[in-house]
Amino acid sequence: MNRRETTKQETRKLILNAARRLFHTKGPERCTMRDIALQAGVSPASVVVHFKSKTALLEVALYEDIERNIVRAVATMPQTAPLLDRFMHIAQSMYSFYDSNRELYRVLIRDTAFEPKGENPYLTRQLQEYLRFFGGLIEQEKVLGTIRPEADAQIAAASLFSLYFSVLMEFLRNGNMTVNMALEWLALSANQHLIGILLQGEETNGRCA
Amino acid sequence: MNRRETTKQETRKLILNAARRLFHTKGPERCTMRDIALQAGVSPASVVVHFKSKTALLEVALYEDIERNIVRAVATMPQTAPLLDRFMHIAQSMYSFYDSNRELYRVLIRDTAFEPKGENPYLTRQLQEYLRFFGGLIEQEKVLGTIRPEADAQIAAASLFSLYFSVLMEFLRNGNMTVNMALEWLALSANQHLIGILLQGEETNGRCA
DNA sequence: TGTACATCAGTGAACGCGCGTTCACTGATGTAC
DNA sequence: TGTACATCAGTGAACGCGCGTTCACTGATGTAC
Repeated sequence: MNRRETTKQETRKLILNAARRLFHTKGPERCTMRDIALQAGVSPASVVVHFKSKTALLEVALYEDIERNIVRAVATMPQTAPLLDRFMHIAQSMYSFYDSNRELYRVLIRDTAFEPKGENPYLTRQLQEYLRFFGGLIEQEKVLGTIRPEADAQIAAASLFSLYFSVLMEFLRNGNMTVNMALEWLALSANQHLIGILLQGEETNGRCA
Repeated sequence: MNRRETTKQETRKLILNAARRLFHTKGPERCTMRDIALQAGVSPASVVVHFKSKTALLEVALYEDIERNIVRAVATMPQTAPLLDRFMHIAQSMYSFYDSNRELYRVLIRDTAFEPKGENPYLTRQLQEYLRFFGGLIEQEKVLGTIRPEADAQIAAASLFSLYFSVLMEFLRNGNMTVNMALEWLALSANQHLIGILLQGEETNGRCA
């Protein structure tokens, strides 16, 4: 690593720290790229050199915090509890985390969730890794004999994440919804996902148009 | 209805038609409020009088098309087919519809899905009505004996919609994904949702943190 | 080792664009008497 | 029925703001010889 390269990284850090501070305090919609440059003690043009857009900066500035929280949630997860409890433990941790600044994370997710894949490499990769991890947990449950062996673990992981994400969307756009309300709703749908809704013994021909 | 009131509605229609045309041809990000005003033969200020923001205009301009497609999908739904087939029939219709202009609907959904509830009254109401309708279908299936009577139909409807919506998100942000790929994925997760993933006979205690 | 040149991160100012907002105004329509 | 006034949809122009982009420039750092 060059001297040139190290100073470049230092500038980047300065910008990221200033951005994190301002995003958290003023909110991402009420602070400008110029505010961040000023706060970082750097030229506005320099911010653009490092991050091609405000959204890109937002993603990079926040994804590490999210990552930290995921790691913590996974670390404190009850190892022997049923799958649903472990799933809900992580959901509880994440919802509480987002609850600390709902407006901020609402904007982050809105601005990243619908962009073409290449636009949010950090969050995209983070999600993929988490889905793989959670799929692994489900595979383990097959070995333990609590999950049907024919079930597709990756599909199941993605489905449970879909339920988690839908509730999160509702949570972020509805200020009256508390963390506990979100968790209750999620628990109901996740539980029903695990046990299914078809009457037992019913034939399931997966045919469709 | 006054003469004054009727002319007001005419102006509104002029704006909406111009907006629909431009949104579809140029895309919502490449046409301005002034473009729309010009196309409608109306003053730019007048557009703002009728619609408080570009997003609000986008919502009103497009929701009727969506509504029309939902109605058509429901009308052509095979009445006697299994629940999953009927669900997939509607999904197929909607995905194909969105496929006709992915970029346009990606922007519409991005800009509405994460706004506070009051900001998109039309789409919010549309979704609620559809969820109620689909919940009703599931209730019917209980009567027919294909769905467990203890299952919660509203939760099930919301869950299936979550799966549908997640795949739609992926579909809209990933240009390489075809309608059929989206449908295959959805069929797998929806089917698994119906039958559940727990090993039969497994106790399901819904406890969670 | 020294010199001469190339590279490139960062600068500060300026510009164009789109959106939302404001403003004083017009003129047709509605209403009170 | 007529007159005098009030209401209000629509106008056109202007403004402020934030973002992204461009530009010529500086000066420290790296590199070729």
